[in-house]
Amino acid sequence: MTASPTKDNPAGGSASVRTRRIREFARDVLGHEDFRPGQERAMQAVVGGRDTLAVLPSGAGKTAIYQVAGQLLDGPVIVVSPLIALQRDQVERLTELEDRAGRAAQLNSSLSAGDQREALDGIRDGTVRFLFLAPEQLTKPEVVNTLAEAEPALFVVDEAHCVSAWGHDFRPDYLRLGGVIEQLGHPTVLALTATAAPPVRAEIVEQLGMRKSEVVVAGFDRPGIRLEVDHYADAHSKDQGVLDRVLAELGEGRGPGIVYSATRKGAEEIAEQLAGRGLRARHYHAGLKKSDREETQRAWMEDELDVVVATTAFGMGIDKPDTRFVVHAEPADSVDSYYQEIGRAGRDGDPALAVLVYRQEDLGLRRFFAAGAPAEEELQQVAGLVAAAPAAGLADGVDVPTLRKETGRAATPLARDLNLLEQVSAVVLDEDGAAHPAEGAPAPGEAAAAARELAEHHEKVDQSRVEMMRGYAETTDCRRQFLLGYFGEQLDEPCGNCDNCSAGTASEHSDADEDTPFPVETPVEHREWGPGIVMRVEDDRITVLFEEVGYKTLALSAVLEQDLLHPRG
DNA sequence: CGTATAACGGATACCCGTTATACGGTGCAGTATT
Repeated sequence: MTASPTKDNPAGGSASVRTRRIREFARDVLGHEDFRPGQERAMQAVVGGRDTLAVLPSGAGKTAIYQVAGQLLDGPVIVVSPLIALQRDQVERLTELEDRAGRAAQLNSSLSAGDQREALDGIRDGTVRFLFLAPEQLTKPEVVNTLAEAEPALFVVDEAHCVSAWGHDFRPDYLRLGGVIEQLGHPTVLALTATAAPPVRAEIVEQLGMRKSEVVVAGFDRPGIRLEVDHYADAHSKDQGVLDRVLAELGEGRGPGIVYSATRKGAEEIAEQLAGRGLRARHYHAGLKKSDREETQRAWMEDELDVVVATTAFGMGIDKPDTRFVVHAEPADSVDSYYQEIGRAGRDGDPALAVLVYRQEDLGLRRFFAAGAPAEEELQQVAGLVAAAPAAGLADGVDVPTLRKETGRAATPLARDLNLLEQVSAVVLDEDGAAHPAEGAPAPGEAAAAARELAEHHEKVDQSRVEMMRGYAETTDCRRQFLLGYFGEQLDEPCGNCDNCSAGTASEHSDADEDTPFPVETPVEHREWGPGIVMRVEDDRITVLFEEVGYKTLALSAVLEQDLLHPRG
């Protein structure tokens, strides 16, 4: 590196020098002749020292963005990745390029203590250029301190939608990454994901504490995937419908494919039925032994299966470009998840099919999972126990096992309660997961009310995401226009490659766009629901994404007659 | 929220309808046990 790096211009040199060096490096080292859409822009932003959120499809070379940055920036690159299997894959890929890109290491519980120490030593002495770890590793002071001393140049959050999808209850350490980034002296942040609607993007930026962030969105449309929804009224005929769909596709020689089921039991039953009809079918979910999961994955990748029937456990990190269809036996919990799941089909660019086999009642399970804001009394009890801990002589704070004894509740809800109380600054969690009263903590009653309000907000937004999934299933308009609109991208003409386009119900909406008082992307204000953004306009209704309550679809007539919405800003 | 199974209970003739209850998804890490 020639020009002297500075904080605002870490790689040194002007933007045009940067452009030249990025291109040279990408061509000479990575063998890239052309950039994928958005890729170079994201590289530019990152190498220029800007916090960047890149929403780019799988296979668009997200890895290359931080490889280039790792070469042109001064300091190690930390990559937070949700699955150990993904970390391992990435390390293997980078190791093939080691001489040119620098050494890569992983840090997680699958390694021996000695190997873990070696990875940290590599960071200390500067020989490890890329370190891959799960967010849970960053709760250990030793790890954070070592990284801080090494002054990382770049902090990458891969599969960044996990921040929003898993952070709130499942893997709360995702919510603590923002604090970790500060402890590391706020290196440049790069958040990467293939699928994130506007509210998910906003949450990623906020939770990670990204500053003046650059958001790069590209390549959302997947015109090669045909979109269909089959409607059923009763459970039995729906089950039959799933089987028929899969049998028809494979009967026509279009395979292999994935069937998604909402439950483990469903996945097992469908797989059994398909196997009974002579197909090479296996089920996959998180309740299976690790060795069975690995074996099914291997068989899938090596073309030994016609179909895998799975829960959402099957997907991340599994890249089989010639997947020809994805059939859903139940709707996903959000359009975000649905788009991610069907996006696993047709990555080779050949035609593929996404079918949602839909029954309204099946949304019930998704609503159930989206519910579950804890009662205020429960939160108050937990807050009270934590607040009383110092006086009760519990200098080490209150941990979940203690709370289980005191309250008789299960571990998972208690962990969720503590996370909520932490977010409203009532408790502080130490590295052992024990809770202490925060400095200047509100009284338990106040803390519980604030935590309850926060949980209700999440619940409303999650429920509204389920409603949008229903909207997709039940729309008679072009499904691709619906999907892309949901992600804030407009498709001007109906796609011609979905069931509604084929049936002729997807009419042209050229007038709607011009006549509506609230065009797409208009910032609006609702008397009750506060500020929002218009996401979608149809002939007789509009869908608005509200900051507080999530997605709402309003009848245009009611909006106009009752004067419900006003432009804002 | 919806479904599957168990338990119940009343009236009847060996069973049928109602009500109660349990369950449902994703992975890290660290500890105990072979």
